[in-house]
Amino acid sequence: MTPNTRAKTPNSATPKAGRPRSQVAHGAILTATIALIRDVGYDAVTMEGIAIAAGVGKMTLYRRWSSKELLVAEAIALITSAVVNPDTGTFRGDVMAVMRTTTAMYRDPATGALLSGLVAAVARSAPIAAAVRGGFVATRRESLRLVLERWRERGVLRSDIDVEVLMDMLNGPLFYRFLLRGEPVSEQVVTAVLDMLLRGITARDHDDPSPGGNA
Amino acid sequence: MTPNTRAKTPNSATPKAGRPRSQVAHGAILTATIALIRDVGYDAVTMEGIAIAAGVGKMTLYRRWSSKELLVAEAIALITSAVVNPDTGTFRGDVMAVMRTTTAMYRDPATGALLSGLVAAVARSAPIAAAVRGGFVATRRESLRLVLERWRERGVLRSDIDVEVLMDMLNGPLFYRFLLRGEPVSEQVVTAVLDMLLRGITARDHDDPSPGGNA
DNA sequence: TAATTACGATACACTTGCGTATCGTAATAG
DNA sequence: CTATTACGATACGCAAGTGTATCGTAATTA
Repeated sequence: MTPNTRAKTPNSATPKAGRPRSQVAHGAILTATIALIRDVGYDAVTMEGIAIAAGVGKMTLYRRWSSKELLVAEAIALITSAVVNPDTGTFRGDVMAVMRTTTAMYRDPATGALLSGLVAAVARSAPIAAAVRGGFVATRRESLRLVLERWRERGVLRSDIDVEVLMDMLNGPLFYRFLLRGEPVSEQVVTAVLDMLLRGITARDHDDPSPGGNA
Repeated sequence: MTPNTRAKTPNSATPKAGRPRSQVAHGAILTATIALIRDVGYDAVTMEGIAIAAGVGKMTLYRRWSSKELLVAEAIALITSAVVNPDTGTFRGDVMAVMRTTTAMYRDPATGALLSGLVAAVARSAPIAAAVRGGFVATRRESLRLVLERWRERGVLRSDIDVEVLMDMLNGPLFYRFLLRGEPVSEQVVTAVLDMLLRGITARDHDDPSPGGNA
């Protein structure tokens, strides 16, 4: 039960006197923090709860992180998803494959609740905002970027498209739908989103309505 | 200072005995609640703060709303924007006109902070979620819907387009950009979003990459 | 072995804010 | 005028939760 405490490299940087800090405890704390955010929801996570779940004293938390905010931020930064790089043979297929990993998150009640809590935290804490953006937002975008750049090089995606904005156009509607509208993010919606981007929304005979930018 | 208390219609529905509830106080409370959400931020709004700002006793609040959640929800439901119906002569112009009223909100620091707080609350309170969705989200969408339906009837917007999803595609990327990515919502971004929808993102010679739905 | 530092556990000070209770007073109905 | 209800004000009970203090113990260096 008690985590094995001898973990530090003996001849590390500074061989100070006294009992070394347990790296096992360090990992257990971060793991417990992530698990609690998922299980009980972001708002219900407390320092005492983390300590108990990690099998650790509360003081051990404060010895390493000066505040709950910083501990949670570090834990959140570890929540990343693997970068995928699907190759189905079609632009549509590749993009859909990446989008599916994102929409799965919206559909899973546990992960959806997690996301809601995180977004709330993002709006209130700079360290947490940085952790969320640099963490799983960044890794998810990376997957999408790989696919988009590849199909741009293949000449399917127009070369003048701003990939950053295009990623916002793929992710944003689903995020908005889930969080602000409370509507389901079904497969059909994803398909509709992609269709509009691929085909455009105008009728054939109205393909170019003042392209410059009529105020 | 003391709000004039005699305001109730004399021969109202039920002419009960005793001093009637002040409708002036009712309005002052809701107004103060909205003002506080804007000024000090959603999280910092307290029942005591509302009472003081409205020049009212705290008990007067609880006599009308059984909890803070319900009071705030009712106040938020009153935050609506006027439905606009621009007619610039072009599809692009009309849509841009509506979008500008939304992006102005993201660019104003005060309103932006207000929105962040509300989204956080939406994720945690069903009554507040209902108020936000039925309130200013709905009114903003109404403006967009008017424009989109009109240009659909004029044959510019393709008739098979799902207007609800299209509205998500116009609003979502900006919302996502503002809230989750923390990136500015500039005029260029809005233009880029609209351009992609109008022209599509594919190169001319790749206009129809497996339109049915490959995998 | 002695000094030092971390450990888990637990008690506690402190803050915050919701919701209740209770003043004496004001407005309304009969 | 009397009963009744709302009023503004204020004190208070209560629950949460952060961060600190302190305990005896464990691990490590010299």
